[in-house]
Amino acid sequence: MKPWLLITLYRLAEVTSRPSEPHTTVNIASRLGFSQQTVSRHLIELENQGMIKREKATRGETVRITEKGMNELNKMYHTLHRVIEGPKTELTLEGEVFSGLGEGAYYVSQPIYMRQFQEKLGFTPFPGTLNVRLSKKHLKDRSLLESIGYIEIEGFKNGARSFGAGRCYRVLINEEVEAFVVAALRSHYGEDVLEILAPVNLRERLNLRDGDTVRIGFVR
Amino acid sequence: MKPWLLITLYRLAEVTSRPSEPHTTVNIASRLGFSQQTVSRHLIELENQGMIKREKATRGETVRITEKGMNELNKMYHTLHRVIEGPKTELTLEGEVFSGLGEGAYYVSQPIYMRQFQEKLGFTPFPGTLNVRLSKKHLKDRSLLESIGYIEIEGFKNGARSFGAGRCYRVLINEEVEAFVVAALRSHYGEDVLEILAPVNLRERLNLRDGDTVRIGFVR
DNA sequence: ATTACTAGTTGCCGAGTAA
DNA sequence: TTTACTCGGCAACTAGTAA
Repeated sequence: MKPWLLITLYRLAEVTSRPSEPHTTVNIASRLGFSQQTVSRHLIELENQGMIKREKATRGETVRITEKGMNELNKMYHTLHRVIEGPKTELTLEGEVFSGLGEGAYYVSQPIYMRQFQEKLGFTPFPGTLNVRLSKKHLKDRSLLESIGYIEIEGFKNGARSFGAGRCYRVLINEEVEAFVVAALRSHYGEDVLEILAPVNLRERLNLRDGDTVRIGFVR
Repeated sequence: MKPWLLITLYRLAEVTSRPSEPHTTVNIASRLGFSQQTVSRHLIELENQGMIKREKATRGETVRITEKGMNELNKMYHTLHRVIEGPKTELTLEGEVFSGLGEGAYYVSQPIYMRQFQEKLGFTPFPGTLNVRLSKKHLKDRSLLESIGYIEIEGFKNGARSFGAGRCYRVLINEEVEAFVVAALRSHYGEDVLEILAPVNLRERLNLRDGDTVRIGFVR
């Protein structure tokens, strides 16, 4: 989404939160400090992208922010929340560290994944994942992930092999180290295993050995 | 502040919330989807405006958002909070309605004020103010207003007369009607009086008569 | 390596105006 | 009245490159 459209959507939210008066492009323009023409163009673009819904009224039109548009604002809100209030965990799962066969490292090291981690997560990950097997008590809570925000990592094909898409959940390990849970959409592990990606070697940083328990706090 | 700079500041907040790695313009650029040159320019502009502070590191540089920059983000955050969670009152004052001599209406009706109300508050106010005298119990709380956000209305000169600047606080009257408390910087009333501006006639809308008590909830 | 200047291009903004 | 198209101008972007 183009930056200035995001700003317009954000400022539009202020304006249209009072739906008592119908809006005109002139009206909105004067509040946003734009020309009528620019507002018209922005409204058209926002509507094309499904962010707002407009309906003609006798004078002017009503502007409603759609669910898709609200999602966009929600994202902004939660990002700001995290920045301003500090990361807060919403859901904590617990499990045991175990050693894999290095597949995690193999997948993570694929340059196309690496570039995405760098761009979308903001760091170059340590080339390997920490495997955690969820305790029975916490396993049933895995479904709660459905309601938690994630960052999408795209799949790709490299010659004959295809590498799947995945989701990265922002987490805090043992209330201390920022990391991401990487959930492949088709995992080579079962539902009870989470793979954790971090900018540092988590085993060293937290002094972990196989069988140790770690707490995985999911951040909004 | 220019819209695209605000977006850059906002997105920078995401990036720099992890100050473990020093940042490079190339790095930030790839995350924001800009070129290295554009990021360089934005960082320069943001620093000139006092929004961020940069320091050279061995490779790249550290970027810290200053208090002024955080204020900007805070504003965004609270606006989104209001839009998403709905208006929440932070402080409620109580007082009695009384009749003025119509000075409120005279001031409010000045076209230059009116245009500002329209643009900054988002509605054309009913041409008159509701006067409320705070009860003794609540009078001491008036100073709490210092910490609450407001919208600035500029003063102006109209020939010989000069009309002062003022502040508009977003309020909810009797938990029901959205309105603004207009606090002139030099008021013709004492500290115990608040003047309330709304898009509707509050006396009619809330069926108020002199001597009735109203609750004024200040919104974040 | 890094940041940032210069030059040229892209594309957003707004005046005029049609619908 | 209102919204939205055309088009000229200029602001912001990126490529190249210096420091």
